[in-house]
Order: sequence, then structure tokens, then C-alpha cells
Amino acid sequence: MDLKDLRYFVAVYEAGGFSRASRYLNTVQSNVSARIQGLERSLGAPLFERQWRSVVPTDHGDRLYSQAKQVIAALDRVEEAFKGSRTV
Amino acid sequence: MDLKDLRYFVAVYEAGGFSRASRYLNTVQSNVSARIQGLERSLGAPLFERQWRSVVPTDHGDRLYSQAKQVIAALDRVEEAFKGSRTV
DNA sequence: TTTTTTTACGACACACGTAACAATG
DNA sequence: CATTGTTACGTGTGTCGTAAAAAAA
Repeated sequence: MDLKDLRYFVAVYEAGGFSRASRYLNTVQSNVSARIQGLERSLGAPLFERQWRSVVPTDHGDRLYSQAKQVIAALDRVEEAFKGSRTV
Repeated sequence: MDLKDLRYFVAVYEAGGFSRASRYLNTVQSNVSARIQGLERSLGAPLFERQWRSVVPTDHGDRLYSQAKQVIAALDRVEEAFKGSRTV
């Protein structure tokens, strides 16, 4: 599992759709679709149910969301801690 | 910053050397070296001082270590939570 | 027709392993 | 000579964006 996968997943979850998420992520729908599919495959569980104009998270998706936020928050803290210590 | 970077960093930190870390990571020294260099470049701070037969962490390295462990632990919890829920 | 997700495809970048090098004991 | 870290290099995987297809109102 990759961190970018989690960031893409969170974007889709919060945006409620792949195309909206792709705009937040500054990329195209196809990449978001591919990454989410790969994440679902690697986790072995569907994360969203694709419906007309609404992407609803599965139970797995809901559980992943809260955990993914924690991981991303932890990583953002790391990066934040190194802001301003540019010595190389 | 990539998660694999953090895993490589932790391995070097705990192994106390690049070649020992490469064995834990099932890869070669050159990859470990390149990844640590990339991580140092992206963070803008040196993480290790390379000395003869001893790789000692800098202060930045020490700080990164405790945080990296938290991030990795958080991610491992996510993956653990999905073990056994293989429905796809 | 408009908005969506998926699939196919070509191009490029990155990460890998092999191998050679420099340095230290 | 043995071991370590770095650098150079060729190969292949993967990720990207473009473009086309399919579905729904």
C-alpha cells in the first residue's frame, strides 16, 4: 500500500466522486479510478459502490477513511517538523 | 515522501548500516543508499553521518526515527485491519 | 447532450539489480 | 583482502495524460 493511494482514497471519499476528486488532486479521472481499483485489489475489499452520480463508501471504505486520516496526519506532522530545517 | 523511504530509513537506523539494512530489506546497498539520499534531499536535512563501519544518526535522524515509527505503525494497523476481509 | 466511470494506449520517469569504484581496517 | 558506502548504467515496471467507450438522466 502506498501513501498516494491513501491520499487518493481520502480525496474520493471527501469529494464524493472520482472526477471531483481528480480536480482536487490535480490529475485526471482515469488515474484516480486506476489507483482506487488497485487499492481495492490489494486490500481485497471494495471501498466504494459506484452508482449514478454518487459514489457511496462501503463499510470497508468507512473504516479505511478514519484510519487513513490518521496515517496521513502522522505523515504530515513529520513533514511539518522538517519545514525550516533546510540544511542540505 | 514515500512510505518505502521511511521503511528504508528505519531499517538503516536500526541496523546501524546500509549493507545490514539492505539484507533486512531484501535488496541491495545501492538502493538503500539512493533512497536515503533522496529522503535527505526531500527533507532538506542530513539524516546520517557516514563514518567508517558506523552510520550514526544526526539529530534530524533521531527525530525522524520516532515519528517514522508512528507512521509505519499506523499504516500497519490499517493493513492488519483488512486481513481476513478478502471479499474481492 | 452532459456528466460520470472505465478501459486502452503510448510515453516517460523511477526504482530495481549488476557491476565497478574508493575508502578503511 | 574483506567490508562498507557511492556512483554509473541498462532494464523493466508503473504512473501519467490523452482519448475513446459505456452508462444514466
